[in-house]
Amino acid sequence: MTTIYDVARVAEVSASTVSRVLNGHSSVDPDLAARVRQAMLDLDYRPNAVARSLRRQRTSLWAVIISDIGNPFFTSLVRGIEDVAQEAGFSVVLCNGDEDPDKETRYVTAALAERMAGVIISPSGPALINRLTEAGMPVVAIDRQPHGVAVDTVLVDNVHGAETATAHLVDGGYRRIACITGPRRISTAVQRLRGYQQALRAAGRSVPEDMVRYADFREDGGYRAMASLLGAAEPPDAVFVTNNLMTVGAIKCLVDRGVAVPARCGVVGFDDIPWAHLVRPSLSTVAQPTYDLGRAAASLLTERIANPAKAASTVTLRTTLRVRESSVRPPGEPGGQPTAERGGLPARAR
Amino acid sequence: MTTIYDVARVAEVSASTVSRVLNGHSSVDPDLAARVRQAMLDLDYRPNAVARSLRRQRTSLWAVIISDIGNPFFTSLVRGIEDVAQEAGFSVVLCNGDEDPDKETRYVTAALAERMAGVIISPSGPALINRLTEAGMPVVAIDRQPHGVAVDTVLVDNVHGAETATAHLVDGGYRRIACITGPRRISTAVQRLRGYQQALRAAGRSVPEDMVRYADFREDGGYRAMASLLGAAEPPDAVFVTNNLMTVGAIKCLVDRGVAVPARCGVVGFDDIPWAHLVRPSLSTVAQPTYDLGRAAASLLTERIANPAKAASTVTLRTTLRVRESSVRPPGEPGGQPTAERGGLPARAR
DNA sequence: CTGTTAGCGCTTTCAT
DNA sequence: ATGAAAGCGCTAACAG
Repeated sequence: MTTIYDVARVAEVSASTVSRVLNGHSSVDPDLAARVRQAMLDLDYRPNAVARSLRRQRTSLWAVIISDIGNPFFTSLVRGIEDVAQEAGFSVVLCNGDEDPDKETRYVTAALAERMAGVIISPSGPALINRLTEAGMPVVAIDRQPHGVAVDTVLVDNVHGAETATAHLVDGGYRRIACITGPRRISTAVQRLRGYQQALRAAGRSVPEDMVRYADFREDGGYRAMASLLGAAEPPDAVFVTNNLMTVGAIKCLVDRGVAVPARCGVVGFDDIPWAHLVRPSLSTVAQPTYDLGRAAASLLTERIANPAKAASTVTLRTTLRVRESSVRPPGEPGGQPTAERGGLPARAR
Repeated sequence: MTTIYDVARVAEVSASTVSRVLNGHSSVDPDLAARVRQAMLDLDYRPNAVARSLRRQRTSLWAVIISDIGNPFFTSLVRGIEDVAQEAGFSVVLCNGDEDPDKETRYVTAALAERMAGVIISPSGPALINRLTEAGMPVVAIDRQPHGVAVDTVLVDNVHGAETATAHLVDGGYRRIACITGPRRISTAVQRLRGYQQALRAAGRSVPEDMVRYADFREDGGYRAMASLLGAAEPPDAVFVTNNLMTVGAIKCLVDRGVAVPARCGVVGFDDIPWAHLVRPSLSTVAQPTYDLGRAAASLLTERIANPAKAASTVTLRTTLRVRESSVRPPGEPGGQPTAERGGLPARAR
């Protein structure tokens, strides 16, 4: 393996000079610099980042620990992170936590052991975040609000997004609107449920507690929750589902049972899915600005690394309701009105 | 930062003993070991993997450089890699090459500089593979066969899979079968096209050269290629698309133009897509054993690391044709036979 | 079984 | 502007 000493010998300078050329911090004589560069080429020299990291006591790697690489939500998020990281001179390594606490723990341990420069994590709980911050690791939480820890966080307006989606179903004339949400311990599940409840109350409806199901944010869970709702004494005529994978499961269940969407049951999901436009009926969703979420998280991490003492902050980004087919009854279908004041044509008439 | 020397001092032993306890290679007195472990806990000691790597001249990190994190093909592939890696004591970091040569180059450089233990890469060309192997890095190529380099490789039977898919369309009575394939420089695109051609010849058909389009393996490219095919003097009544994203694009184009699938145009894609069952019509695909591909690649890498001198080998896994709706005409539809004996109605009439 | 010692390759004072 | 020298934290001979 060629080292800076090999380069130094060939270029007839000292190792320090080679190092200076390599890093460009202090200035060196142009002639010497040229000789050094030539020697590097001749020897096919490759800097050893491990040695550099050991000496400098820091690396230029970020760990991005996401909960499910299979969830398209994370795809463009990662792209947003990468773009900012690159501008700031960091490389991003992705770690697939896979919603598995052991795996997550292993990756956190690795990030700590490898002395990575920072961590962006979509946390399943506060424990790992604490381990990281206590070890002095710069951390940004993304997507989920860890409970009771002061950490930079990037979120979307979950409550508001859920309100909008639910209000849209109300306006569409659906009367018995269910909600399939995620685990109680995950902030997004709680907040999206709250938005659903607030929207119903705001419309003067009562919240039908028997129309709420807690599932696991996975496709299967969404399927089972939907089946359970359909088995109720008084089944729903619409459902708001709080993440993309569960929405897929719910739709599948409806298709399997022959329940027509959106005529007999309207559906709105949180999180877009790719090819939402190809699914029949195409899915109405609350879309998140995933790329910008990634950029925001990366920016926070950059600042945190530059200034470890600064106070933790939370950035909240806005969602967008994308109305497609699954939540809009075709004209002429029977359906009620949002509130009792209005008679006449239903709002969705067309 | 606490080091083994701090631990050694508290445990009243030498640093070597701490190191031995840490690594478990040689044996130490149980009493001393217990004291060391206690001291580690007391001090909240965290081993420094950077220093260890420098000393040992190797790390326990694998870089997995994939061409598109957004392509679901890679999701379970990565899971297969991770599972094997963990058994072998390695951690996997994912690098999103994003079909961008610059990005790929940066990640290869980083893997080299960080002295990672090995690299699994889905290569866009032979150049980067060469850089890696020349630097002595253990490498496994996945999904694509790099041209003219001796490197461990994991592939699927692209030719055979494409033959099966095309033969299925032939058997279904489609008469004018088109093919949308990927860039000529990518082996999978070439091989899948070849399978298509061979299947047609085997069925006694001529290969309609004007029914072949080269696109870019992306959704947009598939859309445009399909549009181009539909604009032909004599449009196709079926199409075989050589990857999942382009299949989505092609279907979208057909939907937009009101071409009924599978009645007026049958579709089979290579690569499964998630939620293929939700798309209407559901997509017939040539499914790859993605998880096993990952496992196979990881096994090859483990062997290569253990024995750098061994000859390079190629593992080929089998694909499975999954027939769903998009390639099967409903009963009662007119449709021809695989060979020309029957005249009568054109296949696409309806 | 345990301790002493010498680096792994690099950066960074500190002199010059 | 350049070089000499120390040391980041750890492991692996080697000697005892």
